[in-house]
Amino acid sequence: MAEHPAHLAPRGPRPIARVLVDTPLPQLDRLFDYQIPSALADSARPGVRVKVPLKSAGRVLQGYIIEVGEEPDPERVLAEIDTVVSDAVVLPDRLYRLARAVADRAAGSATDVLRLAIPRRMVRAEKAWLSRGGAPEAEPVPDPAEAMAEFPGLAVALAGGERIALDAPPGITGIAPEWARLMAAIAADALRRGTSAIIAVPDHRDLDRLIAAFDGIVPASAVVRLDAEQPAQERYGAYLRTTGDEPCVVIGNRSAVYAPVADLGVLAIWDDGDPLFDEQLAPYVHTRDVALVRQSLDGGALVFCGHTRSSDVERLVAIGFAREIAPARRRSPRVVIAAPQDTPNTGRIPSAAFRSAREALELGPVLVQVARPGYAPTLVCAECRAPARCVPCGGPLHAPARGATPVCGWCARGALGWQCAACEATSVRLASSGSERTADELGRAFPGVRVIVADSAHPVHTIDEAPALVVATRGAEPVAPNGYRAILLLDGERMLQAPELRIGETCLRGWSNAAALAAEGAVTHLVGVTGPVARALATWSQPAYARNELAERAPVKMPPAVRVAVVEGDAPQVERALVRLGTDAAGLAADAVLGPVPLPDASGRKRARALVRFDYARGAAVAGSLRASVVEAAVKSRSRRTRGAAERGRSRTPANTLSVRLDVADPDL
DNA sequence: AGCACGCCGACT
DNA sequence: GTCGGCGTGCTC
Repeated sequence: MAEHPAHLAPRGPRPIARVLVDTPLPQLDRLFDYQIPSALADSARPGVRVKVPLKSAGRVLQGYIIEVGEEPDPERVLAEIDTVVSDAVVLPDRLYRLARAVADRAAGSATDVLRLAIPRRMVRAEKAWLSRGGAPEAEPVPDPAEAMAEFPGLAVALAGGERIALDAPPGITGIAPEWARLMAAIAADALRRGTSAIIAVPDHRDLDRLIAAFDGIVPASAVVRLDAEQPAQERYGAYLRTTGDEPCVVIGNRSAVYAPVADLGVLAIWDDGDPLFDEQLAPYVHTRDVALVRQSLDGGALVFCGHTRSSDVERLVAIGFAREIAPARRRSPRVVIAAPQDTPNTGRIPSAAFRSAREALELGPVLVQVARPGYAPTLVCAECRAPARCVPCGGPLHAPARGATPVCGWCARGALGWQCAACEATSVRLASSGSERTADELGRAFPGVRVIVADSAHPVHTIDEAPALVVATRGAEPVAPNGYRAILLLDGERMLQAPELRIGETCLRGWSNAAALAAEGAVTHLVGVTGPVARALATWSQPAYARNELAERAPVKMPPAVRVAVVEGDAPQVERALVRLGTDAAGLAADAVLGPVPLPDASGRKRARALVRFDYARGAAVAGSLRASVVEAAVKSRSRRTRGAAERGRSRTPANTLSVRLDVADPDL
């Protein structure tokens, strides 16, 4: 008889638990079977946290029981569950299935996804949850039909569990923007059907606006706030409540899409183009993609609502996967395109806009939106100032040194004999690096006026209705009660020059969101910008702009027309992954792979990065292949690990020698 | 990650 | 002839 370590012993038929172990190692991203000792027979239920030995007694890891069953093979050697951490069911099966599906889509680990979804355990909040009494009687929810009547077909589409691209109305009543009232009505509609709603917004300022709009529409007792800025106890308590059976309205930032409510009536994302929805932790899955996966698993309606439409959502509309719904009565802010040349003695503000602002300042606050300081210097066409792009692959050009031949950031080709795609000029120049403009400058233009500065360093949430010049960076605009009396959008030309794939979308989004803060009839001046983005803002036709964007991305194979994966790590590992991909994902286009390009190697090892462009139909094959490469690289990376242990104390090297990231929004890293 | 198993140089 | 090096593999 083979001998077994003390903690492993074959027994007869016995109850077992299948456990997901909480470890970052990709090769352990699967379920492990453990025997349930009789002492834990009652508490070892699916969804609870446990501690289990792995590979040896004494080494216990955290994990979750995913399911329980019986082991038929009496000879099979199994370890026992060490501890059931608590009785709280923190991982309902539906959340595990979501995490598994999201991880598979992104070539990542379910555990990594769950780390985003489940807050850290807080014992006090957990005890309070476990000893809670019966559910309080649900408050009546007013019928939101009137609020939704403005949107033909919305109520029916929500009840039918459709996917909806919803064009938000601009404007603001009191301190609640119209979009927030619309979201409140959608949440109320779900509650009235006895289901839960999740509303995800980019940041906590939007959250505050949403809460303000809930007044009189969604009962406060039904609202569960779930965001990263909450105290840990409160957050954990809120999370536990979303695991319960009572219908609720979960509002929060990007992790709210994971809230495991039992019966999801609607999942709504406000302003999905906001970069805050781009998850920065592995496996880097965008909130929009999580929402799509979740809706496919759990059903319910899915709503993408914004003043602008992201090219990604437009793609869903274009392929018939989502339906667009717009207000029957079109409302649009008054937008004036102001030429920059028309600036005789008012600095960077055109005279018409200057006059408009001065008059508006008699009535109330005026918003001045300025660029964020410090855009990185990049190369633009010397003639037409369009961002300089690599002719063969369309990547952004960078200047390695002053006067040196520009080099493509994607394919590393030198851009000798470059010619501008827009105007055929042959020389590039450094774009202005963005001098920091100050509120002082504007204060001097409007002497005697109160100036309020709002940026990410000095956030201002709300202001009063008294006259003031509010200077804000894009995205940091406070809400003015009943709207601004005039809005000036400055630095537009410079913002549009940023070398980002989605810069047009980004600018249109920022300007549209600002213009939506205007009072009824107030004018928004867009200064110094012409072209399609300016036209889209002036005509308030953001969906049409998104349509054009999407059409332009297809021929150059840019997201979201295709999906783009970044493969990065030890150069040989990257090569191996690309070879494997060639056999696993048959039919990838010949030009699917860009690179690999060598990366600046910090630790002496040769590192490289490649981009893989693939269509949506091949997503599963590509993700599966890349995942297999990641696992292989993690298992084979002996030398690095032992060396790391030898020189311990130094900066911690990344655990994996190969990392992949699917669905980068903009490959211009 | 940890930890065990396994096959080649200095040692009692 | 044995102790132990760390290369290789597995984790239920």
